[in-house]
Amino acid sequence: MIALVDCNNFYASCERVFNPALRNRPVVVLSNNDGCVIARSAETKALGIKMGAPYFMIKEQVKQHNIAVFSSNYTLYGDMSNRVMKTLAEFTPNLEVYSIDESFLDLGHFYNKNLHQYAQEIKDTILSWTGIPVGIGVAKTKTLAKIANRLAKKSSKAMGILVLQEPRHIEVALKRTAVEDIWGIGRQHAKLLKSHNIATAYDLARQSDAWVRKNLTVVGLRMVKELRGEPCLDLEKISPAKQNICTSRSFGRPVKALSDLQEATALYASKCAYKLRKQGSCASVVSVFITTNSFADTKQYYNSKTIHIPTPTNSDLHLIQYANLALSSIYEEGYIYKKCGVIVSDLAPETALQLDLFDGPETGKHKDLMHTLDNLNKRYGQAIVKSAAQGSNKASWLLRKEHISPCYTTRLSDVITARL
DNA sequence: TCTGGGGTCCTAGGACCC
DNA sequence: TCTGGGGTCCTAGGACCC
Repeated sequence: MIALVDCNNFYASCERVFNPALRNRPVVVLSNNDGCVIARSAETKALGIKMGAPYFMIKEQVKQHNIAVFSSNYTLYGDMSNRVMKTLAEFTPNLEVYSIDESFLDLGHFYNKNLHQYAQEIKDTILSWTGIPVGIGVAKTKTLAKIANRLAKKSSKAMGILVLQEPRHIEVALKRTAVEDIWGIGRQHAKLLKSHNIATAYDLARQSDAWVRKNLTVVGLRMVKELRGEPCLDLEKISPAKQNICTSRSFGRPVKALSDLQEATALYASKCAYKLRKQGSCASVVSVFITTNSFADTKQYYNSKTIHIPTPTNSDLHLIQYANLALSSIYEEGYIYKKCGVIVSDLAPETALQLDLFDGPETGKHKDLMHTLDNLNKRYGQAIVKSAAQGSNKASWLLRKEHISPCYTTRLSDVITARL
């Protein structure tokens, strides 16, 4: 049996843990740049505020209902996530951390009747050790565990825990799950299924393999088999290295000048380099994209450029250099830019590098330099040492974060950086 | 004034090989 | 009258996830 443990309203719950005055107050957490709603407490949901709603369009309700508003604070949420996952790991070593607020746990060796009780123990422990409320769904496959988890949260009787084991219980659960609420069915497939009069998970599970394969590809077929109780998706205990890494942001204000874009590109390139070093990879391809604001009624422009790097690298300095080369080939004057980003791909382990015959001696030195830089930044706070190309911490194009909470759980230097 | 930021996998079609 | 049969690799685009 597999359990899916999912934190309730995760970001909103994190803000609440350290601020008891928020207990019964509606809370929202905003996306980067304070753009739109990405987490809501139960009270906020009850007020009818939708996921993804632009902040500027709900300001009236915020005032009216005294909603507590927070900019996203990923340092805090990341740390709280680690605490939750570490607590879960006490219950079984066989777990897959699926996202910042979800884990699959292998409960294979537990006896049937104790499953509900065991799930209750997990739920209580997470709450008392971390302050985060969770919901737990237990079933034979990941897809069914997802369904159980969703119903556990919806039903007041379930109190956040649902074990799907008896065939008749599974049948009821499938009949109560609309196709668009199945894990793996998005907007397009939901539309297609409905046009064929397939409305619930129960209906879908009864379609023929051939029909599912043809209309939903092999991915859909695996999912349908899981609905029928046949496990097709393994627990991924070790997360595989990423194949692409992207760092992109919207700007805090409209940007016209090449020099601002250069600073932003350098900053994102260095973030990509850091992420590469963290997973022990080097990249041999770097892409840069820039775009205007598609919501604005102004001249639109989007372009991207991909550059192949002669020797795979994870050095800030190399990536900044190539990223800016790419940027200068696509920059056009006269547009108002909203966002840019850097993507590195064609990743390989840094231990298996193919060196370029014509590399100078400085290539090896980059490794030591970056190692030192990472150590300094770890010790004294983010980006205490960096390439001058990245500009200042006070650049006017940086993200807006007007409602940021303190980083309650992490170092002082992070608090300073977050405020900057 | 104001609308996020990351990822993965699959398929179809074209270019190329023998 | 008639124009083979098999592969691989790459890319763009579309679907999905949190």
